[in-house]
Amino acid sequence: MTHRRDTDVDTDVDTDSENAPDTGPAPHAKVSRQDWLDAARKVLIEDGVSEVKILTLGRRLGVSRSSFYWYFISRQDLLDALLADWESATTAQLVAHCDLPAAAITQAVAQFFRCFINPLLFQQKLDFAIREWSRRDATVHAKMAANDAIRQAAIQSMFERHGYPADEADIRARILYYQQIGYYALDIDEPLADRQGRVAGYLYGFTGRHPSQAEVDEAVTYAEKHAK
Amino acid sequence: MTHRRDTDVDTDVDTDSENAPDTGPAPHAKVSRQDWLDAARKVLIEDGVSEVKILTLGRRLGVSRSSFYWYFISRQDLLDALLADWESATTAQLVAHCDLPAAAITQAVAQFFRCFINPLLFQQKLDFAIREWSRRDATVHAKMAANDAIRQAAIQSMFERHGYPADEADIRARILYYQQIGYYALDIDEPLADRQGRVAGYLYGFTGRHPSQAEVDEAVTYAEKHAK
DNA sequence: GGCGCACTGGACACATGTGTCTAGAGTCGT
DNA sequence: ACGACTCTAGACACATGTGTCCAGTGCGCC
Repeated sequence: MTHRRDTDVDTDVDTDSENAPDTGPAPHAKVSRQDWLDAARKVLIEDGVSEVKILTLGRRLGVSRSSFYWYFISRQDLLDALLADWESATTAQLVAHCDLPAAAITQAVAQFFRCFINPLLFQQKLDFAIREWSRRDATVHAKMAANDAIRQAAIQSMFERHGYPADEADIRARILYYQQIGYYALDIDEPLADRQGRVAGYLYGFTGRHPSQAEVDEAVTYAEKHAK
Repeated sequence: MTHRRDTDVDTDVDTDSENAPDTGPAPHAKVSRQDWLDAARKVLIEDGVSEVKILTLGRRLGVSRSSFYWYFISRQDLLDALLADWESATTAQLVAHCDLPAAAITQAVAQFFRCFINPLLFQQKLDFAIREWSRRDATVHAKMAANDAIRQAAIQSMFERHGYPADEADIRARILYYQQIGYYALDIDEPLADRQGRVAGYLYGFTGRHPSQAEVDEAVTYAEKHAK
């Protein structure tokens, strides 16, 4: 057979990572499957799915389009891979931060905020790009909705662990999660100092309880260190 | 001159509606400029700017592409017109609802909600489509940011009128506005009854004060009548 | 050293998009 | 009834995208 190695998802076991255990890429390969994926993810984040084009990716990688079809069956195949990558690496992080131990709800929420401050913890740009994509693709939409539900449940149980009744915890989870999405959707460009100055107010607004000075200070210094 | 009538926005007064007072379209016109605009807006809302294509709009209107260039100079000209339409018809509505008289902040917020429940008051789908567009177009982004600032200021002063100190009003305005945007961004499909059941909780969460039963009832019946 | 495999480039075929030019068809005023 | 004006169709030129076919090129391995 001429092109496209028969790597499909069915035959071998765990052909997961790009370094296939035995075969491996030939040393004279100009780009790898991973290179295509990384370039595609970057474009997806910056310009949206519709701009993920084999032609332009190839130009960017300095390689011809034909090479693409060695690694992927089609454009859709690439998009599927991007989606799988995203799904296996976002929600878990968010949930983990909700489950972190905390002395008070204000501290818990401050820890939750970290995901939206530190781009290393939670790839919000990628998450948002996929959310945008999900508005026009039913498959993506279904996966996104499932992930949203899981995240929201984790936030709700965070509130419940700190003594809120179930219905109030539900509402507060919705306000908190939707607001963070909304903040990002607005695509605001404001200096870090402004955001820091609002930490105490936000914590109070979201929980109905006043944070301790130590909690506020910790949140502020965390932002200083880890904000993009 | 061969094509494109010199109808630009400068000469006549109030050439608002499609029936221009003196000139008017020839009776054998198959479509009007307004038809193109309406079709384009529909596609913008449903599929995003990138899908606003003269070719497909023409097919949809049952008319050839060439006709388009009689009414518009280019695709960009059409997009500019869509943007102008949006700008002259959204923020004003939101601000007006913030300025409505109210006995308590809970009632005020309930009135504010109406914009996001009744699609006739505030075209949220259009607003969102343009927000999406704004992420990839600096001109649009600037206009969007200006509108967001105006809206947010109106919400903040709503809280201030009901006795909140300026900084708390600012935070609560941000939580409220961003959350509404976020809710929409999530593109959730939930039954009206679910949303209605959360009204009281939301009003409390956003204001920190418990709404009266009458306020909740009014909000619920309003949603029943005017939700999409 | 030569075979085979992994990978790449360039040409083709095709689809869909924009914008231009020109020949009209339909309607109105005189 | 005839020209002027408004509007439309269809052809051209061009750009950008996808996917396929086939001829290679450079390694590793017998």
